[in-house]
Amino acid sequence: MKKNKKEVTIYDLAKELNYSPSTISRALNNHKSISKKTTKEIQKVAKKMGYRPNTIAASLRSNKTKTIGIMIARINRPFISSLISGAENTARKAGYNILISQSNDKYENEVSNAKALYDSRIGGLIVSLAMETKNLDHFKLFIDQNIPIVFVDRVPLEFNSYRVIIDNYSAGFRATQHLIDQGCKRIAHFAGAQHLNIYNLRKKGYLDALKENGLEVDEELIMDLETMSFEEGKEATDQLLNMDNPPDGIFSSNDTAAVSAILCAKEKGIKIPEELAIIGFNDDPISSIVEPALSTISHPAMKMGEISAQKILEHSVKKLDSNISEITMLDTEVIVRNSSNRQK
Amino acid sequence: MKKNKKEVTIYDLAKELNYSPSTISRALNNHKSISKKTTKEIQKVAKKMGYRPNTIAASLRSNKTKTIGIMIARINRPFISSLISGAENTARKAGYNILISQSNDKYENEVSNAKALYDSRIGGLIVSLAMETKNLDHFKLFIDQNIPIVFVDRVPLEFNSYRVIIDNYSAGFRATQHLIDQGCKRIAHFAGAQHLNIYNLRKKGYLDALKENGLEVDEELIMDLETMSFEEGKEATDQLLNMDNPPDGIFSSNDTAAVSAILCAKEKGIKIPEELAIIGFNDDPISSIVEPALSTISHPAMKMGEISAQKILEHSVKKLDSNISEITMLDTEVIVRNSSNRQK
DNA sequence: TTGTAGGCGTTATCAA
DNA sequence: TTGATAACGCCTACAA
Repeated sequence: MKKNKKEVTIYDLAKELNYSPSTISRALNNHKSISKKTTKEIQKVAKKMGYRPNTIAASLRSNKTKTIGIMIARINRPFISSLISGAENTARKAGYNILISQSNDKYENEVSNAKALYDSRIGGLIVSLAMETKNLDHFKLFIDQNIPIVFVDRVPLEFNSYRVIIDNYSAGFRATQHLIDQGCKRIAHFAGAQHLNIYNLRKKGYLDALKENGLEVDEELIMDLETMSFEEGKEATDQLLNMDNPPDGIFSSNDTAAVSAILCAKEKGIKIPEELAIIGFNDDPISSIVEPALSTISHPAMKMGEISAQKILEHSVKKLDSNISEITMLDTEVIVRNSSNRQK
Repeated sequence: MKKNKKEVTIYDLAKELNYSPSTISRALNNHKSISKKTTKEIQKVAKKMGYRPNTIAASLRSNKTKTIGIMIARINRPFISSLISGAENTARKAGYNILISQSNDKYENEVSNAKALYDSRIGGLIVSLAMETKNLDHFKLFIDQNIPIVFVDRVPLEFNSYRVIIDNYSAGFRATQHLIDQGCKRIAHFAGAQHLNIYNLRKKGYLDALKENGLEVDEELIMDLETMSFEEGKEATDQLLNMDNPPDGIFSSNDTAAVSAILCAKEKGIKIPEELAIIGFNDDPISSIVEPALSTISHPAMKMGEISAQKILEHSVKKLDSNISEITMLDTEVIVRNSSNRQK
């Protein structure tokens, strides 16, 4: 096997330049105690000799890394990949790396991923919880070491940490109100797993909007979908449309199931939005492509990622205590498209 | 500020158990020279005392990390996020972490990201090149240190490394052949940036399919789209359909532009697939939602990620020389949907 | 099977 | 402004 080219260290630079390693180190870090001239000279030679800092060694010394860990359920979802993209851009600008891990919505994976990220001595953690997660003990390790945690989107109810969320209650309320404004009287709801408060709050918003408008809540119209998948959306729609008194509107907690509802209803010859108005949640790319285009709630996914990373960067700079509790709530927007627009 | 809880080291375990640190180290790594009994005892106490290995220290010592770096243009694209997802799952199972970086298709970012990942002493690198990248010098650093590089999808023509790709030529040929089989005589092509061989080869396949079937190549039907965006797709379609002798088929090098073409043609009252048959590339989620559903070429994105990670893991185990050249070519599939199916 | 000792590359402290 | 030294936690060659 070929022998690796020996890497240049500050010792090599010290020998070359007749300075001590400490002077080299300081110059490379732009320490103010070193003269401008010396600093310049050292940096020039460092570049010429192809010196690359060993961040591992620096991390060992300082016991922290310029790395942010991200734990999410799955990367290949439009909302999540945009969120990561935002976080990466922000972190990168500040010289931070991004370490990612997927739980695939399994609690067990989340726990072991947390350990793996902890062992990598990340400087901060961004988390969107796995569907299964109810216990949060695996995050205590980080708190003990004063490593900031930012929960985003799927956040726990109680845990001292940063939280970056949208107002799911309000979004659910406004989505439902929108359908009511279009004349819907019997509005169904595709509700996700209720132990996740993103879904729980959307449902609460739905219920309150009905009540506030004097509409009856019919439990039969509330469909509990475990994973909010395309298939579950189809099943639920089938069931709803086979009722003696079918709904005239559906508020789905995600776009996947909502699109599925559109396709299913169309197949049955039901007119959208005249007979059935539909609104989803997330503003995934498919929502503007399906026909009729799906009304939905738009999330600022990329921005949520940026803010999450920003929180960690600030925390590190200010050396704050990780036992903090701060909530950042972002605005959502009701996007009205043809699946619910009866005013045309 | 709260003081961090002191972390448990192998020295603490050594003191607690009256063993030397080396014995502790060996036991934790399941070294065979330590007796089963001792190993078990040490691991039990380590767990009880909340010991977490410091991978930073281990990395400094061994001069390598269990981390795979990934460089891509943007995370929030269906193909890319699936590729990363596959790589992450495979890496995680082997105890490796994934570090990601986006170039946003800028050469400059790719260069600085390469340095950042190098400085993190990654154990291997997975790269899909930025649109702008033509020079590859920034990857030499890795070769010098015998760090394996796997280029995936957008790969360079010449560079000793692993390459994981699909047969773009064949896919382009078959997509075009499919349109010809449907009776198309004048087939347009949405060609991406030609210095990227994924696009270059798709175009070659298109050209050869035409020739092999005795169809004339009309340069006017070959649209050069810089970024293959939705907007560019619309413009190109507009232009094509305004011709005196418009095409009766379009092979687009991606789904985004193809979907755009469908929407644009429909708006003009053109019947798809009867008057205009369309096939895309990638099998993005939108392709099965648009109406009529888009025929396309499916990529095994997740699998490409898995294989890429696998290559790096194997390379590390076998301690191979990074100055290697190995190409893995994966199958693609022509997915026929209504946008091109005239046989119904 | 277990222990001793040195070093991975950097940086903070103290001294000059 | 610069230099000497120790320490971060782990691993491994060598010794016992």
